[in-house]
Amino acid sequence: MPELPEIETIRRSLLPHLPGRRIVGVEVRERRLRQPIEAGFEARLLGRRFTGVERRGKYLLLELDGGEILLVHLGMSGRIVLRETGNGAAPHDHVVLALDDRDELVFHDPRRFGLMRIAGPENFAELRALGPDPLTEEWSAQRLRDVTRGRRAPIKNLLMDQRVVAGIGNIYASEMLFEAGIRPRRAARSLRGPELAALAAAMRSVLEEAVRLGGSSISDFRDGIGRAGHFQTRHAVYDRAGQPCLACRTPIRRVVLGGRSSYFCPRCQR
DNA sequence: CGCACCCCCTGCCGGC
DNA sequence: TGCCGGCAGGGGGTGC
Repeated sequence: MPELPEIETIRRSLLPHLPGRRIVGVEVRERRLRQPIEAGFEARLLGRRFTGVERRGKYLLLELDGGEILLVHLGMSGRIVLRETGNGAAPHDHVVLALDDRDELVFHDPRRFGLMRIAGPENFAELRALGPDPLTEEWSAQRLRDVTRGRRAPIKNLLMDQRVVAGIGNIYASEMLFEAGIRPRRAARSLRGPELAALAAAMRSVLEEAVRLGGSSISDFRDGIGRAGHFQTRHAVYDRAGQPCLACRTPIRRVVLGGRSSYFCPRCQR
C-alpha cells in the first residue's frame, strides 16, 4: 500500500512523538525481511536517541544521534506504529523498539517485502539510486520532459520507476494519469508539450491532495499512531474497473502493464 | 533499452 | 463448508 502519500503521512504522524526519545530495548522477532536484518542490529540501536524523521520516495528515514539512520521500507503490507507497551506482540510484529517512556515503535509486515536497516548517510545504495522526489523543487515539467525524451516505454511504467522519480506506486500512477487525461499505455516519448505540463501539474496536485487526506486506506493502512487515511474516497479510476467514470460515465477499463493492474477512462484519457 | 516473465510472502475473496 | 486460483499498495532478477 504505502506509496509516497502514505509514507509522508506516517512521517508527519511520528514527527511530534519520536524525536528526543531513546531506544531502551530492541526485540527482533523475525529477521527474514526483503533483506535479512543484519547481525548487530540490536546492539547498534540500543541506547540511541531519535533525532528526526525524514522521507525519501517510499523510504522512511528515522534519524539517530551519532549520524546513523534507521532506514525503513514498508513494501506492500508493512506498517510502522507507535503504541503503548504492554499488550504483547501480534503476529507479524517483526521488530519492536521499546522507548524510554512506556511506548514502543513496532514494525509489522505480514508479507515481509519491507526492510529495516541501519546505515550512515554515505552508504545507502538504495537511496542513491532514487530519482528526485516529486514534491520537491528538484522535480519539474522540464525534468519530466527530460526523462521521457526518447523513451518508448508506457508512461505509467516510467512514473513507477523509482530511478526516474521516487515515490509513485500503482494507485497514484493511475490517478495522476487520469487527472492529466493521458492513457497509461502511451509511449512516454509521444507526450506533447501541453500533456507533459498537465502531467507534471497532476503529479503534484494528486500527491498533495492525497497527503492532505492522510493517504489511501484501502485494506487497512494506518499512520504511525493508528489513524486511517481518506484519499481512497477520491480514487477516480484505481480499482474501479467497470464502474462509470466520475466525469463522463463511460465504464473504467483495466489493463495490465508491467504485471500491474492499470485503470483508465477510455473517453477522458487519450 | 524494453519487456515479458519469474521470484520473494501472507491474506483475502470469489467461484465452484 | 472447504478448497483453490487469482490478486494485492513493493522491489529485484533473468533471459530474450
